[in-house]
Amino acid sequence: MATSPTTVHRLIDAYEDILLTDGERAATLDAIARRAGVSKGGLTYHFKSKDELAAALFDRLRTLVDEDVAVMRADPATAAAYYVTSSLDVRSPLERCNVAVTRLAQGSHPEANELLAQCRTRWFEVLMDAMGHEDMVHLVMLLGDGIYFNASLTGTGAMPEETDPATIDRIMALVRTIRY
Amino acid sequence: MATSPTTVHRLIDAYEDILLTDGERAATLDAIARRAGVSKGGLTYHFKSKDELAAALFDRLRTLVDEDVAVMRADPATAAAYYVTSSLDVRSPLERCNVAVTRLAQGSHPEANELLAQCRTRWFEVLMDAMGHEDMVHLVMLLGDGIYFNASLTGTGAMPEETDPATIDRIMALVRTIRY
DNA sequence: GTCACTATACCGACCAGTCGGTTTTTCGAG
DNA sequence: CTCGAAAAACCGACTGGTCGGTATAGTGAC
Repeated sequence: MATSPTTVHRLIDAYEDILLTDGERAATLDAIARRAGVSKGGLTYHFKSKDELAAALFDRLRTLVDEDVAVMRADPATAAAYYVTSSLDVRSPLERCNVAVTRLAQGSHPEANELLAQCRTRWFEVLMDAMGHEDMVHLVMLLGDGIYFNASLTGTGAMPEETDPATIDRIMALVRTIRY
Repeated sequence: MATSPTTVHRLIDAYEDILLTDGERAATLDAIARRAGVSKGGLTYHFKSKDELAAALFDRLRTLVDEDVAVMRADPATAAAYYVTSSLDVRSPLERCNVAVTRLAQGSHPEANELLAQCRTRWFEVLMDAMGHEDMVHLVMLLGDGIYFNASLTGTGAMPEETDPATIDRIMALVRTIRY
């Protein structure tokens, strides 16, 4: 890419942001350009179509998942706890991107669906290597998904009982008592 | 409502169906009418606006949750297992409606968000009465959400490792070993 | 006659993508 | 260093199409 990284980056940020807070429908080219502080023409200069923008978002997710998986591989002992608790941090680049792509997937975007499936497979593998017990991995991943699902709902509007870190810690303590 | 219940029912079914399989964007008035086997005029005869259709969908969810909560209250001992395993049945009227409303909520539909929050509060209360331990209730609800989240993704396209009932049973067996 | 529609046409708003034009940046020759 | 031209970055009006909603004439059943 010979283009200035800042504007391109800002455009993907804007797309991600609008998908997150207002959903797929609100993510129009005009709205994205406006949020990124450029004109529509400026947007289309960098991304010829909306699909290209989506592709860039997908690339971002791939990179972020690569990093995340590397972190988990570096310390297998805390991988499960890391996976679950990090699902809670809606403000992290990974979670933001993940939720954004999920919004596209739920708009029946085949490529988004496929990408999410790949990411989940990778997380499954690394957790499997770290824990060595398939059912426990499924349990941990379901917990992560549940937290993540809650967060993705709270992100859009108002939700009661927002799951807080302390509760997650206590839940993980309960999970650690499981003998397998 | 003095209108024929079957067509009205079919229209809500069609709306739900399209939301489920193709997302909010695809759920146009034309598409809904077509799937229900009526003309667009037929649709607008029963529902003056799209919001009215959504309101009918919300009413349906409220009714289904009422029934679900009643089932859980009838047998507190199995309430937790029931909650988790029933999340898996994407074909049940409740889960279908729940996913459909979630699609609307993720399009930042305030009313859908509020309704989902109310439903979650009700499930939380009934599980709390049945289990008596807040962290365990959270754990069970997170598992349910995780399953439900997975199902809602697999529903749209292709997803690997589709969580199967046998796995859920084994996971619930693990959960039951937790002493609290 | 009324109810429950069908069929069709239309309107205004909105949206993705195009295009001609303008500004800014880069860079090599003098 | 600086002038000028090309390339990159960006603007905004416009087009073709879609969607929500409205309107209206007509039809078959009760």
